[in-house]
Amino acid sequence: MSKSAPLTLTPVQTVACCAPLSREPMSRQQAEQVAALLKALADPVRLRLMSLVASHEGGEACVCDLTDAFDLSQPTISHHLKVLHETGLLDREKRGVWVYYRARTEALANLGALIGAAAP
Amino acid sequence: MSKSAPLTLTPVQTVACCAPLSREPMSRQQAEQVAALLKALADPVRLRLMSLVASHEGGEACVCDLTDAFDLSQPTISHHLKVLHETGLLDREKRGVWVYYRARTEALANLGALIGAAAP
DNA sequence: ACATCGCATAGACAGCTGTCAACATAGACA
DNA sequence: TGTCTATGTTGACAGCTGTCTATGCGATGT
Repeated sequence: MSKSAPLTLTPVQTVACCAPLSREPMSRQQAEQVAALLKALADPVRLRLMSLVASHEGGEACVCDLTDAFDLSQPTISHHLKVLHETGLLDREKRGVWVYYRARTEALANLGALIGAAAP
Repeated sequence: MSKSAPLTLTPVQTVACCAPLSREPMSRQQAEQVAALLKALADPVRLRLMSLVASHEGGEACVCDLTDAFDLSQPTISHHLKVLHETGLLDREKRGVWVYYRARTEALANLGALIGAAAP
């Protein structure tokens, strides 16, 4: 509740423990954090990227597995992955030549609960 | 699974019965529909509007209840409500002079489940 | 009839966003 | 060393988006 929160928190962390959307009016700050998360997810390419990574065996996928699924240039895919990573929805790990992305399922679970949980 | 789905379906309806994001890779069409929904929700003002309406007593609120909560012009609020209504997240009903909006909680529940449900 | 109120629409405009081509980087291998 | 492969970065640009002012339109009240 400080006047200006430190920017070291990713949107994902801020959403971790919020009352569901339908229970009480969201604060402005909370709305901005959640909106940032949703904005990262609100793109067809990024949604499919998240889905591809999350449903991939082992829960992770390297970029080479992903680019083939789209008719887009590699830099564009890289850009979208960066967006998802910066918001905290994807984890990055470089192993040898390849970079592996892993979905943060708790983040998705928290976000889903915040949106979908019914009012008591 | 038809080649081109009829456009009479709102995004909300299309999302009603989808496998969760983490279970299997989303199709392009599904991704576009879900992204449209998320895009409608991925704005701080619209998020707060949804939250205000959903958590309001009776599950509905008239526009006059909403405009006061923002430092925005009335047309801007009207615009955001229209976006939420057109995607199927809000229902509209005119009663006398006032217009009441009601949150479609099943739509929110479906969307939340699609995002947050863990892989089996 | 006239003014007022509640809400929507139209048009304009700055700022953001998705995409690409070109380039950069870093490791593997010959 | 040089080259190839996998990925990220930069800069540019068209298209979208959130906001405003001005206006419209129906219902209510005087």
